[in-house]
Amino acid sequence: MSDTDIPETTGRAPSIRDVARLAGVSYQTVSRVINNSSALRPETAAKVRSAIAELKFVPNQAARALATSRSKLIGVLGPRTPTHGVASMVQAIESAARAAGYRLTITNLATSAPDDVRSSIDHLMQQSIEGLIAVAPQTRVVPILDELKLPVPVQIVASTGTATSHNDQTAGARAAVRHLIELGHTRILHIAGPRDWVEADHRMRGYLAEMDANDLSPRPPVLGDWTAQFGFEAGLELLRTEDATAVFAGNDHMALGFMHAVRAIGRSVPEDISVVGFDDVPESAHLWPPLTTVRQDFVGIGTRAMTDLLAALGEATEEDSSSDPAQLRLIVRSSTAPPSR
Amino acid sequence: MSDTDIPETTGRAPSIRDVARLAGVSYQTVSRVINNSSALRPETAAKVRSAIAELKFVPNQAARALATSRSKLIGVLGPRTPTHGVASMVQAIESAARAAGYRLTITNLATSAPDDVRSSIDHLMQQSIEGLIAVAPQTRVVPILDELKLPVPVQIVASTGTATSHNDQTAGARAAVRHLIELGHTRILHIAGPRDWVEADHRMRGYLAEMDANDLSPRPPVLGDWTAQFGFEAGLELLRTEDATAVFAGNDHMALGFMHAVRAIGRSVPEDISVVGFDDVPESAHLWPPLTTVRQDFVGIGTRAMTDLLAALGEATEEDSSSDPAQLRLIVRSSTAPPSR
DNA sequence: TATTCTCGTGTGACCGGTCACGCAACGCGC
DNA sequence: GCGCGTTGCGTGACCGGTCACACGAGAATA
Repeated sequence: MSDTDIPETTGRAPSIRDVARLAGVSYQTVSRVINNSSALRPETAAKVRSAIAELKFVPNQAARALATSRSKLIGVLGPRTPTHGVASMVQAIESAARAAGYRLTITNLATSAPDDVRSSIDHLMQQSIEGLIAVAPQTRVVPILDELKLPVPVQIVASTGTATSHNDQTAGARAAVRHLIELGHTRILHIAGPRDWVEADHRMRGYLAEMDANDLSPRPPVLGDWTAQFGFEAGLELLRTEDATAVFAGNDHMALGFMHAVRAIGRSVPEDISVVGFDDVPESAHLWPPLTTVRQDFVGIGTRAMTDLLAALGEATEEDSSSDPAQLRLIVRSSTAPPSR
Repeated sequence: MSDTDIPETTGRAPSIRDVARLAGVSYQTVSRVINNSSALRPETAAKVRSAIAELKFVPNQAARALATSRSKLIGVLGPRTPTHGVASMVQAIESAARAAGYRLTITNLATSAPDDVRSSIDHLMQQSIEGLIAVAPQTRVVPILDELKLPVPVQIVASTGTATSHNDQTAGARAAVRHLIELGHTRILHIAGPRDWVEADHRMRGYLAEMDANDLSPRPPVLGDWTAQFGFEAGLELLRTEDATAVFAGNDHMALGFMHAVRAIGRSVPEDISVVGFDDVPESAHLWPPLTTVRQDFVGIGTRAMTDLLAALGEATEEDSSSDPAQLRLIVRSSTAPPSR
């Protein structure tokens, strides 16, 4: 009795045939309407449309997917740690996907162990995704992806551009280091990201290459985990053992932790030591001191990845591929200054 | 010719009947194996399993969904801005969902305009989700969700617990303000989150209630947008016009921006003014000064939301609901001190 | 007026699973 | 020996769409 308050809870959801019956047409006609295909007489379409509205009919995607063997589903593989960059990119990917009529299914790596990666990809493939975007993946993910030879197009977004355009990542790192060198620093340390992250690797390469290009001897980079906590601890250690005037951190958070360490031992940034980060998270401009860093256009990168994937799926998107989101820009703020000694 | 390198690329994916044929059994038997249901003779099951492996057969979820009318899909509705908290919760939700055999589909609000909210929910419903989790939604989302009377269970996660347990959110804010009062502050400002966010509202209520309970007159809260940038600008303005000794910010990022403003005008935290944030993002411990804030267990909250949703779906999860993730904890660091005047 | 060509719409089969049965073979009690 | 319940597996229909094709009515053509 009390259940009758809600009207349409009668049995199952209305189907295309229910609509057809109400509109007095065949189910095929209804199908044509919901796909707004071929020439229908306007009044017929109107009849169907009003029947659809009356019944609150919603096409069943599973049935459609089954019949067409097109799932309109894109899988996203994310890292375990949801950083600002990853979250922004996923956001952008979602928007682009939805605009193109695709849905998104997401899964995150628990660890980067091969079995785990494979099981995550399986999880995605079982949903019969039509394309896969791996966001900021660990390096170990890439060979697994290759080896699997997935029957769908794959985009690997290593935080900047696709895997095929990651060179810019390195260039960004070089720009950061060059900035320090131009200020007069020679003893420059690098706190890198985790060993198995693609971007960490590229930034580290950038550091090494730029040092080398200027005949400076790089110190072996410290491998961190992207967190401020690590930056802090590594900072404490480095400041005790190393005699450097500048540090290039693999991301802003580690830079932030490092600056904390500098203060903790009674020294200051940039007077005693200069610090450069990477990413330009929105907070970096407001740190103390405001952080010199390398800006990435996360949204642009995410959108671009989706656009590329859609292209691989043969989906025509009127893209303004004019702007290349892979462009990184050095943002100079006050955490860097000429060395005092 | 060269195509024959890859063996099974022949036409479409293998179906249950292909497996049956190869294993010499009926398709129903294969179905039983992949659902490991009812009593099968072990050797029969083994035969089928090896056929499955040989064919690399993967059950078609669309077909299964169609036949069972169970999509095993959970929809997640996220805000436009991907904050640390939201990202963490979504991550946790995904893990819990996958563990329970559910998949996730995500969509983000472009704006909080009713039409936009409705269209996002439509987008989700069209995928015949079995449950919906709205993460950290704007207040306007809640009535729309109610009004829509969705035929699936809905969980609203307002950053702390479900909508029904948001009182703790207010309690957290009260604890933050009480801390300032106990230090001796009386002129305390509040930089709130956006007007239409559930959590912003609760934190503001907490501020007002605690001030009131201590016979202190609250200042009208400034409504921000959660960003450090806003905290900075609002800080510049407030420090010029107001004569306060402490500020309670609606989140850590705004607190961070505010501290920047304090320094920018040559004053310092906590000597001249104390600052409290909210969330305890991982960076907060490493800011200068380290930020006193209210810690939220984002992962716990996300997991809990999923557990509750699964319960509503009649899914038995052996949960240790003993720990209540909605517990907020004040973390006192050095951005707060007794007033100097 | 008969023929052909559209246009608009309907019919049957099918996508790949699941469900409700049906049925043979076997073990058991009497 | 018969009846009966299990166990183990197969058959047909169905979920809700789409596709290929058929078909009738009117317009265009002969």
